[in-house]
Amino acid sequence: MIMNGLQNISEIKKCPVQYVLAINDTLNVISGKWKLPILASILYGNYRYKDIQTNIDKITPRMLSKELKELELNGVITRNVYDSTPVRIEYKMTESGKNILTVLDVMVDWGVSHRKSTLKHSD
Amino acid sequence: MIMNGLQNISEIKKCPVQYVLAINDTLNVISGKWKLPILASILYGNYRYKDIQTNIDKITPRMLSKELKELELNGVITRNVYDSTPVRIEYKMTESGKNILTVLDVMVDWGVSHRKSTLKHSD
DNA sequence: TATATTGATATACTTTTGTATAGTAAAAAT
DNA sequence: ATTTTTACTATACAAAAGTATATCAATATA
Repeated sequence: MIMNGLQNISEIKKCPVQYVLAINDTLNVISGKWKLPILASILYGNYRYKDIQTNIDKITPRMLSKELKELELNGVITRNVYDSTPVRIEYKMTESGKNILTVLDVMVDWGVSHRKSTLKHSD
Repeated sequence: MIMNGLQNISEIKKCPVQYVLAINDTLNVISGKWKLPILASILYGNYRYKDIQTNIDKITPRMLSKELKELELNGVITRNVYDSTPVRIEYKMTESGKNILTVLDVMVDWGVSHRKSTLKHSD
């Protein structure tokens, strides 16, 4: 028996390295304690450092700086320095960053239906 | 100016607590170093502890046990004890677990298009 | 009877991630 | 002139996540 238990290998076999890299890219952008709150805050209209900090509340400046840098490095947000007086610095979503919402949408869908299917009313 | 910079608040305002919980559930299932490799391995047809361990190779038994327990607790896989001699133990995806593929699909999509848009040929 | 295999657990350690708290420079407001 | 605001950085520490290595009980195989 050469197929040892597998009914239809064609559906799961095709998973090139690029897909794994792509998934890891996506995970890097959204995992960690503060990434989603920060992205949500910016999407909500809080563009300035202080605004985001005030909006999220429990975040320390160290974490906020660290995460903003990483998000910028990953091409999800931009850091714009406006040379008005005083200097204004605004963080905004890139086009690609905005598209992460499509990922969050299906994550909500799966999460909700999974909660229903397991009927866990705890936590 | 009462809308302070926001063009269309209706699109982003609606984000109930349940959505946040749902996203966190989903993240818990797929984040961490070994979750996806383990799920992929089981989906690929490796149901037994040893099979998964051999398939993933660099994983330690401690991590494999820990993650399998967590995945079971989260309702993504089941642990089935078959009382043949010797005892066989098989880990399999739940129906809900199989559906996580829809999430991975859009994560691949976003990751690929994001890579294109930022043109990072490094790492 | 001795060795190998399966499905793990135990203990100690390192690395990564996040927290707590203080401080800073430049400009604005009082 | 002093205080406040903005946008951070620095240092030390705690907690979570992951690694390394050894061990184990039950059965199977040589």
